[in-house]
Amino acid sequence: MAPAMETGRGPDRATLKDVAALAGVHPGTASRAINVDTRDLVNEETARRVLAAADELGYRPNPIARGLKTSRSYTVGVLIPDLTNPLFPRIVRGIQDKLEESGYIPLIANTDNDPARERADIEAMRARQVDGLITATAHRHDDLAIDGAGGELPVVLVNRRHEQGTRPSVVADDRLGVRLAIEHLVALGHRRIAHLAGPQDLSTGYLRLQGYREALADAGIEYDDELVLAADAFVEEEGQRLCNELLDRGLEVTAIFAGNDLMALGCYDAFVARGIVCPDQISVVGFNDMPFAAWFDPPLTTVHLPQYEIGERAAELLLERLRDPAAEPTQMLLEPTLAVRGSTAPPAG
Amino acid sequence: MAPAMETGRGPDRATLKDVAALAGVHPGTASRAINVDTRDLVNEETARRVLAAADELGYRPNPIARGLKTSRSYTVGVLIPDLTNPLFPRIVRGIQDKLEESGYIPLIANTDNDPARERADIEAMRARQVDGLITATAHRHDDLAIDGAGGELPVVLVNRRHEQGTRPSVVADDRLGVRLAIEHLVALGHRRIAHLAGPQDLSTGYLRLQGYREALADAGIEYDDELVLAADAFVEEEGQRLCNELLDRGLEVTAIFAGNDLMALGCYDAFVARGIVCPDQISVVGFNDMPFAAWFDPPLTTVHLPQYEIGERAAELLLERLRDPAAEPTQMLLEPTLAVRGSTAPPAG
DNA sequence: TCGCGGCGTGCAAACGATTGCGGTGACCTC
DNA sequence: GAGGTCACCGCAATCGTTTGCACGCCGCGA
Repeated sequence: MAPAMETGRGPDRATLKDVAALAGVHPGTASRAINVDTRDLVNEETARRVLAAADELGYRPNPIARGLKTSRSYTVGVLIPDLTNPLFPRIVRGIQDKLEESGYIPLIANTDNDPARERADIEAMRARQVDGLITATAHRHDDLAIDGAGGELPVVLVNRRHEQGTRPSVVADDRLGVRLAIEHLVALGHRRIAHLAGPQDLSTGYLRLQGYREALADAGIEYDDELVLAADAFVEEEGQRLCNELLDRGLEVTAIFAGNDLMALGCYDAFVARGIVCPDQISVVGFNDMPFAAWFDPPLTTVHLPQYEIGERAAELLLERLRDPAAEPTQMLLEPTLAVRGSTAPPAG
Repeated sequence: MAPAMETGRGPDRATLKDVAALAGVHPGTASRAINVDTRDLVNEETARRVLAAADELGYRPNPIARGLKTSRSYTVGVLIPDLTNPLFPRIVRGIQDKLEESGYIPLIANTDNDPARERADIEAMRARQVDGLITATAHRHDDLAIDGAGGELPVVLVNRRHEQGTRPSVVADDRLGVRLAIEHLVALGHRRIAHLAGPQDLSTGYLRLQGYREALADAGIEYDDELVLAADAFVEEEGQRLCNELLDRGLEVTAIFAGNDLMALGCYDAFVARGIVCPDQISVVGFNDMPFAAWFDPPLTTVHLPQYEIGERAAELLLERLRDPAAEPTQMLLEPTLAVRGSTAPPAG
């Protein structure tokens, strides 16, 4: 009978026991020597020997085993609405890179803004013992999963602030971003500025509309309800639909501030269909500065968000939280800038 | 002294032992009852009791503990060069969605096409006991990590075929894609078609150049070495650099076939700087059909790849492999199409 | 009546690490 | 020289599951 059942896979990985044997110490000691924050419990010389042995064997601790004991997985869940939305890859990249520095790795799930999916994703993540959660799902009224199912998990919010302020978060300053956009248009001479707002149940959609009203007021322009339409989703189709609706009203409008870049693109579509030339006849400003916005026709003037940095900061906040769960929940506000390109110009006439 | 050291987190999750106790059986038995493919080892009635108990306690197996023993994690590693490259989000999305159907979850890492990072990523993934790997890193000579460090891990290749054919893979038919592009240009009347090729050590860069030569030959056009330049990377800057270099040669060129969309965008930049109008004076075709290519200035004619489907298929292949590691390695070839837009027109004159 | 073949279960050893506790020396002090 | 301190390290339990093995029991055939 053959030995059979080679359970392990691959060229048997060195285990702590192997290292210990090679170094001539007990596995427990080896463990202490290898783990930096217990290293000073062992003799310096011994530690050196263990480290050398580990190095020689190419030892890599097994996070699974470690996790079983410590109930840590060195894994964090990242919830985003949709990876193919151009806003997210950079944020995610920022998260990944920062986590990686500390030996963590993200588990990424797309919720499609569907609460059911979101719940399922969170469940799958908890099952995998994620140590924390970063969520970029932007519902404004989040009685749903997150804080609840997140349970005792450290959570950091991205792209949306926790209204009670009890969770750490990192968001771009939407109000400021809007202000920059509006001020730019006003400086160009625009007074009739429409706003195609995002969904009002998403915090970004909501805040930008608020910002729009404020900025208008500060510029001494009266708010006109007729000039504001709210979308069902942050997508091109909605931008196009709303833009058409707006133009159909036959109002005098010289500029449009779109809820995000995708919606701005929808405006472009509407213009093309109607033979309207942007920016000659009408100006458009977007939001997010999605990749390649500079190559659009015309190049899109838009509010630039430090997306990568947003991701990095979020990861940092979470790591901090993991180290000290009792830390004060930091609310981080990142500053947007305005990328002025070809879709804005002084009003015609 | 207080009890101290509440090691577990949250409302102590029910463990197998709890379930067993409630059902009045041994943990081992409970394990068998709960795992579907050992369920028939235990009495039907007992199994029912165990399941009921598990249900009542809201028991969820701990994948970490399970993984420690079985060295399976229901997790697969996904290696891509860079998530912010617009080619990848859709592929990844396809992978995620398909994996999710089977209870798997992906671990995503960006290698930046850096072998060292790649190795580290693979190491991190193996450490986390991923059950398999999907890799979209496109090196042509892959004596590196993948198959090696992949060791005994099932691997499926995306976006690149294994030259020895010993690994399953799913790729778009690059040759066909190129053919479509060239035929389109030829049909428009172009004969002097340059190619700004991608890096020749990446399989996509290499294959597209091959396809270019073939398609040219089939169209009865002589291959001219002067019209071909190879990039160091698939990025705008390289496209721009090469395009400038090409134009500086002062050759008669009426169309450019770019290695991918990003490089095509680089051409746009070069044109703008030189006051060249596309497509009036020169036509450009890209490759990949990246998101929003239709909104570029001019809208980019490009080879469309079924990106989401590529991801799905890759996931399927891997799942298949996980079920039956001995299965024949399927090599899947997906058909591209040509998206004709505004960057191509008959040659001037 | 005895033996035997299953079935169903319990037992306990893994998996690879972490960690409280206790023990052994070396060194110091009185 | 006895006793105490302290640094260092080994021991073994533990985390939650899986799984080979053995055992008890029941029924059946001889």
